[in-house]
Amino acid sequence: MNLESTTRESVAQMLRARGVSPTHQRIEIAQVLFEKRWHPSADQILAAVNVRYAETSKATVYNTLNLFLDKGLVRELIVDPNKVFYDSNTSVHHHFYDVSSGEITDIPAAGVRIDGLPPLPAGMVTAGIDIVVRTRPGL
Amino acid sequence: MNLESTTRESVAQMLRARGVSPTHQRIEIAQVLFEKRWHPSADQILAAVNVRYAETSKATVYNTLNLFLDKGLVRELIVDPNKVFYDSNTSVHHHFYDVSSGEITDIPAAGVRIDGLPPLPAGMVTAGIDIVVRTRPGL
DNA sequence: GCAAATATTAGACAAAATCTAGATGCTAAT
DNA sequence: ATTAGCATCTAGATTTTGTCTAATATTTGC
Repeated sequence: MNLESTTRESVAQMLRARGVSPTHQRIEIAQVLFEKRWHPSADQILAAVNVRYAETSKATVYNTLNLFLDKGLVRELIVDPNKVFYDSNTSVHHHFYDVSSGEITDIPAAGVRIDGLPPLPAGMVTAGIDIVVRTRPGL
Repeated sequence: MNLESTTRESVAQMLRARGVSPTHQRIEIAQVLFEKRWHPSADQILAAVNVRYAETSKATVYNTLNLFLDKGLVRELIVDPNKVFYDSNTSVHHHFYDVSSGEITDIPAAGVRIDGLPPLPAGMVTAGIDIVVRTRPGL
């Protein structure tokens, strides 16, 4: 996604382009998601949105994230047993996951190739391939 | 792991070999894990162990799974946002995950090759590489 | 502007996993 | 056999993540 120009207006347009009515709360959440490259969990987003005033509820954050997910604006990252992280970078890429600190780093898909996967089970279609390289601090 | 010979005795020996005292409950849980190739969640294991009599508590199942994890007897499978699945196949392999049904299928590592991964972040060591091929029923 | 449709909210609820403190069981030495 | 010491097990409370509900507020189309 475009990381420059995360003004309210440009974000609102991005939402409209995907058929999402740009309400105040949705714009706030989208700005938090897109303003920098990070992989926040739902409660990090909730906290970030309410830094100045408490103006967005937990329910809205979850509703909005699921809506964005549905519209392809963000991607779910299942790497931690406890919580889901959200990735505003929707282009194909993979991740390093530091097991000890919980830090997530992107691996650009360019150049990464997977060979030798067996055919899909009958009647199935690929919904996505995730590679997670789990790391820990070295010896 | 060896899928034949999951008698109480052989399982007890396997536990002892990893420095785990083979208690009644641990043997039951290990048998459930190893007797067939599946990817149960903690509560499926709890249910399976207590089919005949309720004799093992939730706390023990979680304690035991974390102990087995620590001793390298099972592997955690992080593919579902809601729960952790346990994989008694500890050899290197990957997974198909059917998003609609939740079904997990092994992909043997033999023949699968990943090329072009960038170097690890400084001071980091690989703890594991997971490939999850998410699938859904075809069009 | 106004009504209908959509979105937001606080707080209750649900499910997974962990924690706690007491009970139980196992081992070994007497 | 008895008992001390320790590891293990347990029920139930707690924590955390996420969803649901029913009432209120906002947006949108006209």
